[in-house]
Amino acid sequence: MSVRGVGIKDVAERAGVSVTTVSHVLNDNPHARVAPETRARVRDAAAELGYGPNRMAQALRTNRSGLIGLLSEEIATTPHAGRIILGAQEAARAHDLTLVIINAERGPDDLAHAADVQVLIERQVDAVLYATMYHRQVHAPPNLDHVPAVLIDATDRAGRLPAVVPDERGGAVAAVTHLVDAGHTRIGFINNDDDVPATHERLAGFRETLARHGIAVDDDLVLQAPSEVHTGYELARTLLSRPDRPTALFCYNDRMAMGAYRAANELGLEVPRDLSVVGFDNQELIAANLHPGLTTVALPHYEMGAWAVETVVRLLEDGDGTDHRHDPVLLDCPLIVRGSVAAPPQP
Amino acid sequence: MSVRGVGIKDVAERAGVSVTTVSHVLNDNPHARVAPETRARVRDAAAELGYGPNRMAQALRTNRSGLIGLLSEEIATTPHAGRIILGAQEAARAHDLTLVIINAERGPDDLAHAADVQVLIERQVDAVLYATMYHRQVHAPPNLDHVPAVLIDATDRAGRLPAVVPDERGGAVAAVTHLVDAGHTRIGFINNDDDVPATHERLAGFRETLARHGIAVDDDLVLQAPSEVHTGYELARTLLSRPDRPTALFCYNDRMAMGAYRAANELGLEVPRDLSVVGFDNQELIAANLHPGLTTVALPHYEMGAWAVETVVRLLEDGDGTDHRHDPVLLDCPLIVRGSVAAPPQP
DNA sequence: TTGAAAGCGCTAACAT
DNA sequence: ATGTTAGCGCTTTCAA
Repeated sequence: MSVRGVGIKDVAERAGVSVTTVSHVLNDNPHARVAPETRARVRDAAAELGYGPNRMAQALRTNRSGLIGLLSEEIATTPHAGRIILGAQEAARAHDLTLVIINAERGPDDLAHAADVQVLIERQVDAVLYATMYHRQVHAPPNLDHVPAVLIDATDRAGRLPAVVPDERGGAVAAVTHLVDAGHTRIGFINNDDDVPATHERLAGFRETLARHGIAVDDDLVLQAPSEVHTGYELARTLLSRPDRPTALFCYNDRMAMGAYRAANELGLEVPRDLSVVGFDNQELIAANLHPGLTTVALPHYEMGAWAVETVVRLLEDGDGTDHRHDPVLLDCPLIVRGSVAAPPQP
Repeated sequence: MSVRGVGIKDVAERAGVSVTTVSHVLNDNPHARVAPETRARVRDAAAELGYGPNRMAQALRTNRSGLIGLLSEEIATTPHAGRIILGAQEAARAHDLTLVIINAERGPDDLAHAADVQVLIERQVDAVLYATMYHRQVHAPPNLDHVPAVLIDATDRAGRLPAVVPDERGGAVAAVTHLVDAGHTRIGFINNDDDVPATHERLAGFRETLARHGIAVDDDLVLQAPSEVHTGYELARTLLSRPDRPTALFCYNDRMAMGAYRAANELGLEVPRDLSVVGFDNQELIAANLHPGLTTVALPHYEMGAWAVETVVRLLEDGDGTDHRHDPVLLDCPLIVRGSVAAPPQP
């Protein structure tokens, strides 16, 4: 029996047909011709009984559980995972799929996640989504080969799995263009120093934009350090203490921007009157609550989650479920304008 | 077949026994006496084959899906949901249960969630966890009566469902006691003005603690407004502009505390030298990144998530799955000491 | 246009 | 101590 004890048999009985017929009409089976009138009778009976199929029985029979596994690192540490989950959940629901979630400790070794993948596989998930905490390259667990899978916010070093990541460079271009459009020509970049895609791509976007506008890149204005609030503070102090200080700062993330705010404040510089700042990440808690609100670049976490389930749905529908060698898909990082950018101060 | 096509039959064949025996030993069925030697043979065969049971088949047969549904409001808006999910997920995993998540829009009407609950029920979840975005009283959807259910961060107005909520009052007591212990006697309270449990309970904890230490409550020092950064700023300015300004501020949440920091800064007051501040919520992004770090009270989201699954597990094991009329369980809100509290300045 | 029946992989009476 | 077997609720040939 399914919900509240009503099964397909009850519907059949009530409609005066066989379970076969009920199954056919409720699943819109294209192979079966059922008289419109019978069809209606079945539908009514099902509705009256509040019938819903037992998904476990369906799954057993069809070998499709309707479950999508989402393996996410460090679900609770950042709000990012929440947005991925939300995007995936809503897309899943639209396809009558259910999301099952499992948290993976971020260990020294990507392979450690193989056990987590296994748990999902044993649960008979139809596909697995593998989401990392921040954009990076991974060695996908080998057992991901046995099931349709897509990477979220990560690319597979071996290039076997479909993957979706943020367009870091495009986001940086948007940020810096915004600054240039406001009239800035001396723009500092407070970058991360990890060897991750975001570090390199955002720097590339920074350089590219300046070059495109004929602005020479002053390498003294590009500093890097681990991306924390206090390093953002320190780097900003360094930059802003220069006689030829930049009039704008592009920060690797909102946390570093938060540090930059404090540095400016201590130096008697008011944002955005004396200094323009743009961040990256759009962490609402920081960006919206800083004073003035921080103009920043949003990471497309929701969209990546949604894209991932759309992709596995496609994989599941056509093809054998295994997709062969894609380039990672880049999703837009839109600029979120708040109040931290203005024209540079008159000298 | 289950994982990679190996089924119980294969194990039976390989071990030279019947499927019954395999089932018995793999499930440690207490009713069945199996020779230790046979037992070992079965275990080995299963291991060699990499056998794992098909959970769908098991579910169909036992009428237990091993799925726990978590219905969470606004998964992505706060980091809180993430911690609930994590707590629930880890507890679930410890019991070999899987968490399926669905996001519920927060509508005008709690009853709107009935449809979401229905989705979960149709998925044959063994129980549902219903988590709200912030501590409040709800009208639980009526279909929650048809399945073991527990409320997280919410209490049922009708009192039918087990519920777990933070000990708001205890948290406030811890916060204010910390301030009093540091030597403060003029303590301001910047409160929320919503009619929610946290507002009332934290105020009660504030009053209770002062009373316990023989400190008269100056009602002029208790202000309320919607709990936002800018109202925190405004209320703090008001309080700190008084000639007999408080030497410490207890803030309804970290966001308001963030506003208080700015007010202090503008007034030339240094935290904690001139002003001590304690917040509530322990939103890492804010509390850990403010300068100095904000001493605050943590909400037990992880613990509530874990408690909820432990509770449904108990409900599922003994009893018919329906539990009758409990008082909500209160979970501890521990004080997180950072750097925003010191002794009051010498006059 | 509809129905009978086999069987998905597993558990649990009931036999032996 | 171990095996036989009847389903769990559903989909899907195949037959009528």
